[in-house]
Amino acid sequence: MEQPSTPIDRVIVDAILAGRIRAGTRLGEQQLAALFGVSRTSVREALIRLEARGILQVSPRRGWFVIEPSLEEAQEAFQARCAVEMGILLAMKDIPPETIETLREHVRREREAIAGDDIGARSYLLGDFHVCMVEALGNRTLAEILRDLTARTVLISALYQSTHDATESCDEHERIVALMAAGDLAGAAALMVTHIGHVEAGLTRRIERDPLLDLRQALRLLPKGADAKQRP
Amino acid sequence: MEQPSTPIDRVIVDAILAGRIRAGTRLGEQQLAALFGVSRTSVREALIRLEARGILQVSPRRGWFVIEPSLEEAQEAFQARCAVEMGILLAMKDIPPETIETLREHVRREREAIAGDDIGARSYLLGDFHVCMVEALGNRTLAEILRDLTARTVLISALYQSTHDATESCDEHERIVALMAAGDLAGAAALMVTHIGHVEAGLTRRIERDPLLDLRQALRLLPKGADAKQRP
DNA sequence: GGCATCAGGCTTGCATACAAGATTTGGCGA
DNA sequence: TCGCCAAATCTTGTATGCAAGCCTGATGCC
Repeated sequence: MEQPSTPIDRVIVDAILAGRIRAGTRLGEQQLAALFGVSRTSVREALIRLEARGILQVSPRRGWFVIEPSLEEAQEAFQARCAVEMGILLAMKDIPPETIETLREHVRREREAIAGDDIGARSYLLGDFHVCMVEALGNRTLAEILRDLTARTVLISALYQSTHDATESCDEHERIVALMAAGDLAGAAALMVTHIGHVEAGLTRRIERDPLLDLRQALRLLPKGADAKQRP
Repeated sequence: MEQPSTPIDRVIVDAILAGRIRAGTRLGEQQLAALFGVSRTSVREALIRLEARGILQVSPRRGWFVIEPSLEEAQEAFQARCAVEMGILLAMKDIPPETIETLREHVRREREAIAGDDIGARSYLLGDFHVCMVEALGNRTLAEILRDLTARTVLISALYQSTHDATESCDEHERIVALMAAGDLAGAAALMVTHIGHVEAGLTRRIERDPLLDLRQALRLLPKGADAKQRP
């Protein structure tokens, strides 16, 4: 595949991966054109690309929106990730040593991000581990596919209330790398499936996004029924 | 994902899947615009989508071309297909009975196409079996991914000299379905990997596409070194 | 003859203009 | 005060125009 990916694409995808843009967000052509200082045409091309990658969807004459996966689509995305990652692990004969080192380094950065308080970097790195793994295993094609699937699962995670801890995920990543280093690919694959299952299981009930949230915050209003005394 | 996929996309992808368009073919914007009776803008959007799907690539100010996978990319594509299909089979708990029937019907159509002489339909159906399988297993997301990967491998197959017979492929499809029907998913997955391996192994040496082929045929000239007496 | 140079045509890249539809807003009447 | 209808506004969809770069072919020079 191709990397040139105009800046606009990257910026949007990165923002999604870091959790700065949530599912359902509207992305206006005019708006983005002004922000990037280009014409609507270029913006539109980027949006079309992202639509083809299953990250955005367009509602005719209404606007472009970040996808809001249904429960069914969410399950498909997780299953797809499971299949891809298990598949690549089982299909590998042996693992190049530098792959292990790359992944260990990645886990190290995850720990740093968790220790710090950059929620964006943390979210990004935890998702990127899987992309990184497949790429380090030598298959860029699958890595690209996984990147888009990851974007989808990140959006899903933000839609649901997650009980899965970042530290837990990081620990599991570390154990997966350890199994790979030991040459136990079947074990690594199995743990990977379990790991993704954990993340998926952590998504309990859907959070209905309050469409008035931004306005409410701007006006310093609390949702109906909230205790006013809780306000700082 | 979305199906609306403007006609232009579908027509081009179908043509590739049926082997009517080969790797390296140039697709001019103006040319397509005239053919479809729309402006360059719409054509361009379709081409951009196909580029994002890894089927086309654009050479700045030179034109749009159907991808010509390198040996490395070819291997990645086959490995990706292996991983995805093995992964989904191993991830399934049980197979809905109607899935089996759908696939049996598909194999039946493959046999018909092989008996007939519609090379395009034959090529299309043999590739579509895999997409069909994943979709019948209930994962449209993965099916979409697989469709694009299949397009890539079809292009690759046309670039290489294939020794793998259509009948052989169809037989293997039938055996895979039989294993699935028997509930032996691990066996089906293993056979699937073997099957894809067969197809990949069938691609022996690269056929260097002769850029002068059309002209040569028009002029009734033979490649240098060929025995002139062999000409019909 | 061989080679460098340059003009012309053809391609995509990008911006703009206008058309069509959806949404919101404002006004009117019951 | 509520409901309904129409205009105004804002959105994307599509076409067109011009700029910029690549390739071809001709020309002139060595």
